[in-house]
Amino acid sequence: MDVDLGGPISLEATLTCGQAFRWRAAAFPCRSDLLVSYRGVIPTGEKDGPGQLAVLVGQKAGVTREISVAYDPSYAAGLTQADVANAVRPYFAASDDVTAIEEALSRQDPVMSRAVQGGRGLRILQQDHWECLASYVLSVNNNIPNISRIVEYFAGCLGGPVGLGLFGFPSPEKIACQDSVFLRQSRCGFRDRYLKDAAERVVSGEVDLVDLEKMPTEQARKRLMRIRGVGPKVADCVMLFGYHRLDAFPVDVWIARAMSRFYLSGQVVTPKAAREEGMSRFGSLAGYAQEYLFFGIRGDGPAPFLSRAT
DNA sequence: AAACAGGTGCTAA
DNA sequence: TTAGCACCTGTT
Repeated sequence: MDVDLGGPISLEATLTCGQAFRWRAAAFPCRSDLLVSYRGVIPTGEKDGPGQLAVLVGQKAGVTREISVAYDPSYAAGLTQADVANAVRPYFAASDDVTAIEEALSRQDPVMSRAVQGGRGLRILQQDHWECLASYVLSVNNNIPNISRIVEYFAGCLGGPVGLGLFGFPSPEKIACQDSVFLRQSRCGFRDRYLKDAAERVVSGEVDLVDLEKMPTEQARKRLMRIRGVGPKVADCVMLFGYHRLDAFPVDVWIARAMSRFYLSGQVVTPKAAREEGMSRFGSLAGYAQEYLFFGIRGDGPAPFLSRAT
């Protein structure tokens, strides 16, 4: 099945830029024309079933407007093809006018123009609230391969099968009732109590993840920060990747460095200052600006132009 | 071997 | 408000 996203998408930029932790390169069966393809799990929105479905996504070239989608129908009981397409579209932010975003940010300044050029077709995903929160709690002072490993471990141990050999991410209820011995077996280290605290506060309703949808970004962010392990950076990531608040500007050490070097004449800057600078410069597109910068710096993309010295 | 990784909590000024 | 330090674990 093909799904039209209404504007450019690069699966590589979108799925390897580090915003989501469960996508892996995987061959698309019977379709050698799809040059790039990945396997992962998306939320389906269905109430009864697991609410998640493993899918293969692929495209013919680096940047296209359509993507191909495949899945195992036996794990999509009660879902028509149209239902799956209707789950894929919002996950890949079909309603974002990516062309307009790229153009607007390219006009912003020469550095951002270069960053956009290197990350054409990158989209901010709309991930599941809870999986996003849990993933970023696990990301604290951690590295990406390790985070992915831990997330996969929890899915494999506590999640149900969702097709293609993959498992769904376990609910907060499922995490909340695990003892500390079990959590430690995931090798998530000191983050075990963070994850537990997040699950408990979500289950108790102290942090109502659906409620946050209606709140202004700043207020929702403050609410998330009641969870241990959720500071400014994690809260901004959850707002951006789990709630699609494009005005959020998460600052990690890489972004802080980039903001200092390119926009603040190399001064040493606190994360707070870098965040304020980013938000005031890029406004309602701050989230996209941040991802273009991050993709450019990290060098996962075609040109790690921002990482070179001088 | 020692340092570092997509930060945060805690304590002290 | 902010600076300084410890922190699980895996890699290099």
